[in-house]
Amino acid sequence: MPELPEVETIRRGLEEKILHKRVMRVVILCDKSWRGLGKELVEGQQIVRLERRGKALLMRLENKLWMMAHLRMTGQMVYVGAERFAAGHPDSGFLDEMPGRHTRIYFEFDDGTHLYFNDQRKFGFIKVLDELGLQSDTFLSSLAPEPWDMSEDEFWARLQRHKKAIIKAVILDQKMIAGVGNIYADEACFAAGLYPGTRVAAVSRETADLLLRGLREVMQRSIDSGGSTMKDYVRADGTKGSYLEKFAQVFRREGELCRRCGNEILKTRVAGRGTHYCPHCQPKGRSDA
DNA sequence: CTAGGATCCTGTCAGC
DNA sequence: TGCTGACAGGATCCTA
Repeated sequence: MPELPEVETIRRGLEEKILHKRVMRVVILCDKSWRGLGKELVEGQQIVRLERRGKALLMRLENKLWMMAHLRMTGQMVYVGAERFAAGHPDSGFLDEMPGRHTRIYFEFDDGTHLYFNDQRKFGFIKVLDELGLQSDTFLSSLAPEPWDMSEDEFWARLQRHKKAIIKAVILDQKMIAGVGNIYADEACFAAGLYPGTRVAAVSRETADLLLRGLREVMQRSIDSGGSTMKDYVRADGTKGSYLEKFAQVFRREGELCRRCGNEILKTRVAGRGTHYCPHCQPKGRSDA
């Protein structure tokens, strides 16, 4: 679930909260969630840098090791100190007592504050790597450039390698373009007036350009608004909410009306994923008409 | 090499 | 109420 904007939000939040703090203790509550080198190599080390590549968060330690966190579908990071900072998969873990029932790993810092890695479905993980391990990691080493680091020409050239595939499946492929997940795939297809189930061969150059620009736009907007953080998760009335409510044109809006043309937003299945679209703004079969 | 489907895991919700 | 199947903001592995 957490896509590029959510992970960037976490990176920025943690930069404020844990940069230069020393990890005193690592507690692993689920062995499956911890990969790579042992936790004893992390204990006693200061966090000296926070980076992001696609949906992966990278924490650099003073002993030159890296902790790579990937949140997959249901991962979230919750920092608890004087104030709380929570981002990632928006669920009650943002507010629960920590460690919570989905806490898989947590860190205690030298100032007594804590960082919790929660993950309901256990698909996510934290992996400790040395420089060589980072370079040879299969996910990181095959990761494509980010939308902002890819020209329209390169995006088009990459698309041409998958002419028979469905456009939505292609932009969800991290080897094709980094950071895109189900929300922003649907939102960018809407921005480009493209039906997500269209074959790449039927997508015009003009539409492909609109799609890439759409991806940059929806993701940048989400980053600017802070992704799905705790801040906008809890409304004044205590009910659940998220930035999706502010910006989504199609995602999880099935049954509601298109903000552009007034037709009903539909939900279907494309490339094995729930897919939302406006049948009028994103007509099937004439995507590049 | 690409394309598509199954799979990892837990929880929730709709439908009987 | 209790059960069952579908599905979920992801990526990988296996097969054709």
